[in-house]
This record gives sequence, structure tokens and C-alpha cells, in this order.
Amino acid sequence: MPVGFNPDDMQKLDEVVATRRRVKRGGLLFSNGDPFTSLYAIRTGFFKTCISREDGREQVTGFQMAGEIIGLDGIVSDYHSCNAVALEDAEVCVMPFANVEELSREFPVLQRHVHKIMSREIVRENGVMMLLGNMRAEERFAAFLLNLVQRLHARGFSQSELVLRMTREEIGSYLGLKVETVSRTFSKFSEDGIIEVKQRYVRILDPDALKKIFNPQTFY
Amino acid sequence: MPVGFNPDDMQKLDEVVATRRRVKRGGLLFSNGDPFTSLYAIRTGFFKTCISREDGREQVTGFQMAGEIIGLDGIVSDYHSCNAVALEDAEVCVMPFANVEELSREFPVLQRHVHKIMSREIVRENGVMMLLGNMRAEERFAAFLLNLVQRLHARGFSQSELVLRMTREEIGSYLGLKVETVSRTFSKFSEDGIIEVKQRYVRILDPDALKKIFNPQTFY
DNA sequence: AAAAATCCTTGATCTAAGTCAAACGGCCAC
DNA sequence: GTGGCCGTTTGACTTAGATCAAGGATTTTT
Repeated sequence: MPVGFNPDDMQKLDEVVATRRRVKRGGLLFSNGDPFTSLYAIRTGFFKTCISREDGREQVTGFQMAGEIIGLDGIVSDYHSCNAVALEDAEVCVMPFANVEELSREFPVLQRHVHKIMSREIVRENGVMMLLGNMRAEERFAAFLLNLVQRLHARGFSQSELVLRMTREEIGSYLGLKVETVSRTFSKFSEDGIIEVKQRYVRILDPDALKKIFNPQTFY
Repeated sequence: MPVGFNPDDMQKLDEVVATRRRVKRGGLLFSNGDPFTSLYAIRTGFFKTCISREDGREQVTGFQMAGEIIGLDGIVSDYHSCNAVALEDAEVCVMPFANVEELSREFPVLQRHVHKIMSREIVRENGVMMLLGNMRAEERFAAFLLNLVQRLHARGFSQSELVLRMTREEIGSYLGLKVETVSRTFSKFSEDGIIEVKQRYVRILDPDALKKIFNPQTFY
């Protein structure tokens, strides 16, 4: 949460996030076409957001964990344009967007915070465009693992161990790859001694190798 | 510009966009690493935004035309993370972000407007992720042409004729394709009687064919 | 505990798009 | 005008990743 608030401010801020909502694993927090009312701050659990076309093709647009905000897609048209699916039992803070806007007007720090969250999402998606448009399977996968473990580490988890909350298929959808390719890349990295994999559990044995695959230039 | 303002309000709004800036073809409006100060509303001209990696690979993240806003990438870190290049002589309104935020607090309509612009960009990028992750060269290209002509039409230009402001290479970079593939797709569509091409000039002869390539489901 | 349904892996083959190469056509500078 | 430089096109060939297929492992349901 943003800094620079006094206790009185905190009181008001609390009002915005008063209500909570639980979503079971596999459940939808919102889906394409739902009227937009609120942003959601993830308290616990793990989500994916995805869009799907009439022809059935799906694209996972992101994976979100505790502390991250989902629902920004709904602001522009007052309807959500993607699905938010819980990948494990989750709890979110419901933040009615009208309240967010009202308090933003009152507290510049909050306003700035909201703007940064949206800008961060834009920049993240720029990076995904680079991944999808220019990079090879192994590079995408290395980037994915590094990003995931970095975000987990920022939340107090290990830098080297993680338990994947998503299937190979979902990883593939996010990275623009088919399940088989994801599976082969897991195997390849495992054979090369870069990671150790047992189902959803992954241990990163050689983070530098991953970074090198993602961006060889930084090691010269 | 948003509706719901009285003349007094307009006065204040004008202050935010008081300064203008010209950028010559090929010139940079801002580039990666520049301190972020302002958003830019395009008055005339045409831009591309792109990010580049140390290894030289480039990804065009968007093409922007009159009325569109660029610079949102800078909000999150106070530094720009992409380059904005004018593809033809251009003029922009410089909107210092501090002013934008200040006036947003005063005018809920403006606040809402800013939020929608950012959300629209997020949703647009979601769509690009679908293009890059799931769609084939012809589908991407059809989507690109339809999107471009639709935006031009909204600005009073023809629904069927356009002059491309970008090179084949830049189109390819945006769509995750190589120049040769872009060129071949132009030729293919031309042979199929879907478009007529002469250099940068493109005439869409069969818009339904394009829509069908982009999304066959809508025609059943 | 058995059955069913997913999810994951691996091998063999195919293909869309990339790469390499060459030539052409505008356009700008001189 | 003409010479050089991009940007573009087209052809021949290669390849990364997709597709197809089958089997094995885990989790969920009954």
C-alpha cells in the first residue's frame, strides 16, 4: 500500500476495501461481458486472466498473485473484456471503482498510485509483446520463470523454489506456445541442469543460465 | 475531448495543453530512459512506439495517430521505457502530467477520461497478445489493416483507401513477422483481389474477405 | 479402492514462417 | 540527370515449433 498517509487517511482508505470476496479454485472472479464495477486486490491466491475468441482460441494475458490488482480492463467500456479465473482458492478485496475515483481526487498519493498500477500493466504488456513477437521458445520460458520467481521472492518466498499454480497448457497459452513445446522445454532445461522439476514443483539450480538464455548480452 | 464541460472549465483545460511541440519525420518525441514529465496528445502526424533489447531486437508496440495519447509508459517509473518516433512530420500537445493529475482531481469527467485512456491501452495490448500468441500471418495482417482503416475512418478518412505511414519492416515488427512474410501477404491478398496495393497506397476491395480471414466465425 | 478424467511427456512427422539470396524500383542527394 | 540507397518483392531452401499419436502419471470422482 502507498506510503504517506496519516491514521485518519487510513480510515478512509479502509472504507474502499471494506468488502471481501472468496473465489474457489477454478471459479470466476469476473468474466467477459460482466458489467464493470470494481477493481480487485488479491489478498490470497493466484489468478489467470484470459481472453477468448469465438473460434475457441484462448490467450492467457497474465498471471496475478497476492498484492496485484485485476479488473483494469473493464474501465474503458464499463464491461469486462477478459475472464479472471482463480487457479487456487483465493480471497480478494473488492474496491468499487467509484470509491477509488472519489478517494483519488481527495488523496493525490492514492491517485498517483492508481496511475502507476495502470502504467505498470501497460509496460508489462509491452514486454510480453517483445516475448511473443521476437523471442524463441526457450527465451520466453526463461523469461517466464525468472519473472515468476522474482515476484514470489518479493513476497517473501524462495528465490530458487516455486510451485506452479498453472498447468503447462496455461503457461503455453501465455507464452504463445503449445503444451508439447512447454513440456519439451521443461525437459530440456532439466537435462541441462538448469532446473529441477517434479510436476508443479520447480527448483532453479542455475539462475545465471536462465538469465543468459533470456538475455545473453548482459554477460559478456 | 470529453464532454460535460462549461466554458470556464474549458479555460482551465486549455492550460494543460498550452504548449505544443513539433517533431520531424524520423524524429524522437521521447526515448527509452528519458525522464517522464508529460503525456502527449497527437494533433497531426503519425507515430510508432517501440522497445528494443540490448541484442538489437526491436518490437513495435503500437502505431498512433491524431487524437491518440502517448507517453503512458513513463508513469510507473518516472522514466520512459519505449521510444516514440514520428513516421511523418507531426505536432503534439504537451500535457505535463502534474497538471493532468491536478485537474483530474478537480474534474471527475477528466479523471474518468484519463482512466479510460489507460484502460483502453491495456485492452488494446490484450488484443495484440492474442494476435501474436494465437493467430497466423494472414489473420494478423487482416486484423492490422482492418484496425488501421477503422481508426482512419473514425477520423473522417476513407473506409477503403489508406496510405501507410510505416514500412513493411515496421508492420512486421508490430505483427511479429519478418519483412518477407509481410510482403508475401500483401502480394497474396492482392492476387486474391482483396486489396489493391501500390507502394504505401492500399485500397481495400473486399472488406468482408478481410473480416472473414480475421474472424470466420462471425460469418456462418 | 476403483474408475474417470486430466495433465504431462516423448517420439515421429509436417508446415508456416524464417532465412538466404538476388534483383527491382523509387527517391533523394549531388 | 544519374548514381546510390533504401525499401520491397520473389524464389529456393531451412527450421523451430506445431501437429499427430500414444502412453504414463496424478488427481478427482464415484
